Order: sequence, then C-alpha cells, then structure tokens
Amino acid sequence: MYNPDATRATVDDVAQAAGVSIKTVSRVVNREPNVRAATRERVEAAITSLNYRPNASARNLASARSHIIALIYDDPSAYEAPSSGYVLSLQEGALRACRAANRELLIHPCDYRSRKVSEELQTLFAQTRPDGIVLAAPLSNMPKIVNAVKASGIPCVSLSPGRAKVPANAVVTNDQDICAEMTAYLASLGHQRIAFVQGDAKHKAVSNRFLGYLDGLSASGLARNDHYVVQGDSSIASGERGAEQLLSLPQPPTAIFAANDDMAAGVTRAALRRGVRIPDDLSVAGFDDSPLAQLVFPALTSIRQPSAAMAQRATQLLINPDDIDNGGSNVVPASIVLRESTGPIA
Amino acid sequence: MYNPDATRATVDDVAQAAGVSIKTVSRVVNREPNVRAATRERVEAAITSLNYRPNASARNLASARSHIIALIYDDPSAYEAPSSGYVLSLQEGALRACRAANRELLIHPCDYRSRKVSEELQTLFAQTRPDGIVLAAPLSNMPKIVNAVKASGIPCVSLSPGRAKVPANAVVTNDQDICAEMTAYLASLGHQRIAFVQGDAKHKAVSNRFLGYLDGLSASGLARNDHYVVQGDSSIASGERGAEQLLSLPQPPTAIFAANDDMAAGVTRAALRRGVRIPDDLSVAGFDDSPLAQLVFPALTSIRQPSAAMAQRATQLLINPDDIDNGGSNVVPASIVLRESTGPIA
DNA sequence: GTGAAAGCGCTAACAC
DNA sequence: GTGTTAGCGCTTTCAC
Repeated sequence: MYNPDATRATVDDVAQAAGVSIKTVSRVVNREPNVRAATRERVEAAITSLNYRPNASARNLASARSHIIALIYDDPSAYEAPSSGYVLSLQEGALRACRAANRELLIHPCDYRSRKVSEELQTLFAQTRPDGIVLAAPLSNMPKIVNAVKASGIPCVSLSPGRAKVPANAVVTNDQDICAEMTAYLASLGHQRIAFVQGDAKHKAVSNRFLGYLDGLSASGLARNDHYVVQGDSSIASGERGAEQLLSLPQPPTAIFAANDDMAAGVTRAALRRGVRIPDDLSVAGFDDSPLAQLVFPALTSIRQPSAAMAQRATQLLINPDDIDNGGSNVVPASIVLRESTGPIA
Repeated sequence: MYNPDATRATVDDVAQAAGVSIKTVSRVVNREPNVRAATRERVEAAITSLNYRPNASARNLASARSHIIALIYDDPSAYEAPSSGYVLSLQEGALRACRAANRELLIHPCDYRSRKVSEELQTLFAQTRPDGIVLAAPLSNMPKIVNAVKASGIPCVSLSPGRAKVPANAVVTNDQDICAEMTAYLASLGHQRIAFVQGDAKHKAVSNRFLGYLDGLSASGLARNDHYVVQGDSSIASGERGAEQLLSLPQPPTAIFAANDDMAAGVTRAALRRGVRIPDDLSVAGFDDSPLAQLVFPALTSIRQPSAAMAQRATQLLINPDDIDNGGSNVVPASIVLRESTGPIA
C-alpha cells in the first residue's frame, strides 16, 4: 500500500538541519519578514537538500484557510448542446491566477435545475471551506445559487454580462456595447435588413445582446423591424428554425446576427440547405467565439467574450482583495472576431 | 474579514451533545463498526441538530490521506485547435466517481511540451498529496510524465487506447477494433476506394486507428493502397490539405476516414469548396465524436470514445482498488455514431 | 462497544 | 530577529 509520508521531511527536520527553530522555517516558507538574509539562505538550503514541501493539510488546519478557490459554473453535461469552450476558458483563467498565487482550484459544475442545489453547495462549502468563490454566469444571475453562496459568508466574485454600474464583487464584460458594434459593422457593410435570433430567454445575458442589437441599429440609422427578430432557445436546431422563418419572408434579411454561435451554426446550416450562399447572399454572425465558430463552413464571424481573463481577474480579486482599487479594471472588454461568414452585400 | 470557523461545530461539540466520546462520534461519521444502534442514532441526531461537518484539513492531517483525486490531462489551452469535449468528458466521469465516494477532484492540465513538467508535477504531488492519479491519454504514453508519476509512488490509473493486453492499472478502449468496424461499415456501403487521413504521429492513439483501418480493409477483402493514405497533423487545416491531395487523384476515393473529427471537418470543408457533394459523391467519417461533429454541415459520422466512462472507472479503481477483480471491465467499448456524412455510393 | 490520550505538521501568539 | 508554547480538529493506538 502507498504511504504518502514515506520520505517526507517536516518543518522539524528542516529546522534541525538549518540549526534554527521551526518558527523561522515557517517564516522563510511563508515569505514573512524578520529573517536575516543569512538565516534565510541557510533555511532555504536545508529545504532544498531535504526536498521539503509543506503539508497542505497541516497548514490549512492551523491557519484555518484552505488555500482553495472554488470555481462554480453551470454544469455543461446537464445540457444537450455542449458549451464547452466557455467552461474551459473559465478554468484556464482561474488556474492561471491560482498557480501564480499558489492556490488550488476546485471545480464545481452545478446543475441549477436540480432541486437540491442549495444543499449541494452547502455541503461543498462545509467540506472544502474554499477561501473564495468564483461564480460564473449564468449562475451569477440565479437567486437560488447566489443566496446559497451569500449564506456561506465566503467571499465571492461574480462573472457576468455588462451592467450600467459594476458592483465591487463582480467582473463584467461590455456585451451590450459589443453587440451594438457588431450590428453597426454589418450595417457598414451595406446591410439594411439585419435580423436577430434571440437566445434562451432565461439567461439574462441574452437580453443584453438583444439590447445591443437595437442600439446598433439606431446608431446606424436603421429602424427596428420586429419581423426580423425571432426567438430561439440557444440550440442549433432553434437557429435552423429561425433561419427558415427569416429566409421565407418576402423581403428576407441580408444579415442574421444570432445571440450565440450554436444558433448561428444552425442558421448557416439552414441557409446552405436552401442554397443560400454565405456570405454572398447572407451574412451570419454569432456570439461566443466557441470552438465550432472556426470549424463550421464557412467559419463564423463572432464575438469573443474574455472569459479566461474575467475568471483570472475574479480569482485575483479573491486572493488579494486590495486589487480592487489598484491595477486592472473589473470591466473586461469583448472583441469582434471577423471570419468568412460576413461580407458586403453582393 | 471572513471567518471560516464562525459557527462551526466540532467533534467535541457533537460528543458532548450526544453524551459520548469523540471517538464514538468519529466512528459514526466514518461508518465504522462497533457502535450500538442506539448510540449511533443519538450521535446522528446531535450531528444533524448542530449541523456538524467534519473539517477536511483536520481529517486529512490525522489520517495522512487527502481525499483528493488528481486528474491530469494534456493542457488544451496549449493547442491551437481545442479538443475541449474530451477534457470535459474526463472531468465529468471523474467527478461522478468522486461525488459518489465523497472525494474531491483536482484538475491539472499539463503541457507536456514544457521542459519543467516533471518539477511541476512533483510540486503538485507534494503540495496536494492526492490519494490517486488519473492520467489521461495522450499523457499516459509520454515517458517523461509517466516516470514523474511513478516516482511519486502515488497510485495511478492510466487511460489509454487499446492494447493487446490490458495492464491492471489502466482503463482502455477498443479503438483499433472500432476503426476496423468503421472501415468495414464504409465498405459495406459499397465503397471500394476508402482513404485514410492519419493524425499527429506523436500520439500513439493515432497509429492504433490506422491499424484498425488496415484491419477493416482486409476484413472487407479490400487491398491496401498507399495512395489513399495521407499524413495529417490532427488539425483542421491538415484535413483540408489531405482532402485536396486525395480528391486530385485520377481515381479519387469515394470515402475518407480521418483519424479525428477536426481533420474530418477539414475534409468536408475542402470537398464542399470543390463542389464535391457529401455524402452523394464522398462519404466522410471522423473519430472522437467531438461537439463539432454534430455542428458542421453535413453532420459527421464519427466514433465516440467512452471518455467519461473510462475516467469514472479509473477513479473508482483508485478509490477502491478491490474493484479490480469484481464488477466492471477495464476495457470500455467505443461506438460508431452514424450521421449525415456517410452513405452508399451514388 | 466505548473511551483516554497521543499525536498528525503546521501557524499564531507572545516571549526573549 | 528568533524561539517557545499552544493549539487547529481530527484519527489512531490501546486500554477497558
């Protein structure tokens, strides 16, 4: 059987080897002040030669901190259509910040549809006692979840789509503005009939995107026309249905902006099936810059949310709350990614 | 500032409330024998009323076990093309097993191209002392990684593509066989000229797939023809190049089997660009059943590796090594997923 | 069946 | 600057 403590050195070993007390070792390990340079070097040498690594459990127990950050996000396996890129970006950003600060990342996909989410989260908190929680959209807009997190008293930073005013404990992106920009970009290509496919109405992010679309229309001097707005549910299939509906209009749109890439992929698929050429006959734009955006044919123009950067920023904030004031903004800008699916009207 | 211990009950509180010693509480919590039913109930009542949750750090420190399983996989963010579905499946399976056994999952994406992987892993092990390690392909075939894991002495189960004989500490899938099946399926549709696009030669899994293709050819009575075998590098672009090459042959293939979905997507893209219809003129099959397989047009026939099931099984094995003998096999079968990209020759 | 006592390896006061 | 002394909350002998 495996013995985790086979050959592990402890503070005592190091202290003895360096000829100091364990407290001094502790000080060196934790980069605390009040250690003479010479002493520090002796201790560090001992640490190296003994290959000493602090025991996390002991440290956590004594300091009442776990050195763990929990990343909580909507469980993608609860879906039919995987939005996997988002989750991986979140993990990537959070991991970057954790590594830099010597923290561990605990991931917790969470199915908000489950009745027992609150208890589940309570158990998670009680068992692992994370030092901080990163709560990703769309969970950050679900009262049930937010309340459970609040009740724990554990510091939490939310990731969410943009708002007028940014709360201190949130990292946001300018999703509405960027959607306005995308719409204006389509208009600048000469498109006058720009349609929009809305996403799942339950997600707040979706309404922001639609509002941005409206902003973009008016900024471009185009009138809103509700015939060009259809409701989807964020799935590919709903994108196909939306496109069918739009392309059957007597005056079909020459550009379709979908609230996510899955639906945009559905739109291109339905269009191709009808023999509509992209982008010659129809420009298509999505949102998310998901992996599939570059994989479908033609590759989708889309909007890249800075998910990784947001998660990284949120994690930093939790690890060092003083960052709130100093470097880095809590509004992380999204960007438009131009690909093959948009172009001037033929 | 947040105090994690605000209102937490400890074993002592529970013991006092139940009128027993802390050892008895410990026995109840850990489901050990030698506790009278009546006593057990009293303790459980006290636990409930005090909302007691054991402190993980203390438990880990005392028991010298971390209750943490580490999942180590190839860092997808080190790639240009994201193979995100795989990672999420792994996480999903491992999380399922962890939840069932009250373990935590630590994820560790690992860039094997980095010079410092060994040290990085050593640090990870020393700091978190996982009770077990799940090592996913392709890392499970990289000596540098495997050796670092071995050196730690921590129990490890590898996930890997199929082999003749399955080592006890590995969970495998029958990838070669299933590729033979796919090839035979294409032949059964009437295809005589079946091409293969190889993937990144550094990954062992790739050669298995190619061997399966050869098996399938001979099982179907078709001769191997090396003009129909091209080398890709697992990227979409290489799939496009491969298709260009194959479709320019005087006798172009009527079916192309690519060693992964990305390349298969590239194949369909290049074919569509040339006006080749799928599946009327050309059948295309991929491998991975990645999210994009259902998203490209036409949707790709592919092979689904049971990644989640494999990770789950591996995690179970680590948590309860006795399972090696009993329930569940360590060979988890892959399956063919038929979609729109394959059909009989027109 | 149950309990008492001794740590696990570290951090945190506080003394020097 | 550095050391001493207590614990953190649990598991683990081993005694009863």
